[in-house]
Amino acid sequence: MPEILEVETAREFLHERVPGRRIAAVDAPDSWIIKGGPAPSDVTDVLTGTTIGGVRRRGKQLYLDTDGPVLGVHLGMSGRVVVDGEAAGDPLVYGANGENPAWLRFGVRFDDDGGLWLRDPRRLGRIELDPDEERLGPDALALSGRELTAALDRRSAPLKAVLMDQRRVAGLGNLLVDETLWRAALGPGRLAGELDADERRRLLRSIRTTLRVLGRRGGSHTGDLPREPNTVCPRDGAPLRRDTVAGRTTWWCPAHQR
DNA sequence: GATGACCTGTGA
DNA sequence: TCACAGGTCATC
Repeated sequence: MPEILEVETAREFLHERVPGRRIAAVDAPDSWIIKGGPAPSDVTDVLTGTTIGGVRRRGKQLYLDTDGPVLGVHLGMSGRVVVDGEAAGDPLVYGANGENPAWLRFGVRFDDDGGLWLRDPRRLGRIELDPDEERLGPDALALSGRELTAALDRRSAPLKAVLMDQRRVAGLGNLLVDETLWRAALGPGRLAGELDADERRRLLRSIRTTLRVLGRRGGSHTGDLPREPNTVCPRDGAPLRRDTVAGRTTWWCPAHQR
């Protein structure tokens, strides 16, 4: 369920705790979570004995550099990282936050007796070795106007679909896109390629503001746009709409989002 | 592109 | 019991 803000929190959390630590053992009780081919025993073989270097992030994807392969960690819908028994960030608003040991899908134990785990009740997260880093577009937290224009250019898809497409812009998910479009006063169904220069500027400013403000507040769920039935737009009091756009539940205000 | 599928937990 | 959930993927 994490979007870019939660994943960045996880990156900072890991950055403070894991670089320089040596992997003494790997626990991969759930082979489902390991994507891209390797069996748990392969992952164990190549990671054991390596030392963690930097912790990077692009969009919602985490990369842990080692002196062996890059360890890719994706939190999916319900994943959190746990280091030495402590979970990163605040509890997920809709997610399960319990301690069921079966939810620890993958872990590495350090030779100092600590460890790093992916805790993922819904099993939609993923562990990968040497993930393809080119499959993601520019990171939303560092998005330039030129990059946004390129992402939107000549796309006939709904604006929301393009912003959710991780190959075009990496990091924005359902909640952040709704909040961003609401703040930018742009309708989610607008065709991406038809935005004029002024609208693109508004969108870029809104992406930056939304990420900054919600980041400061504590996450993707702290937006001002309500996501429940029978609510009105906080900006103009008009009834909000709930539609499906790009396959996802979409809340928006038809009165001011055009 | 939209759609359904993946998997499981939560709350109505 | 059912609808729904902040992500991604294969398939039409």
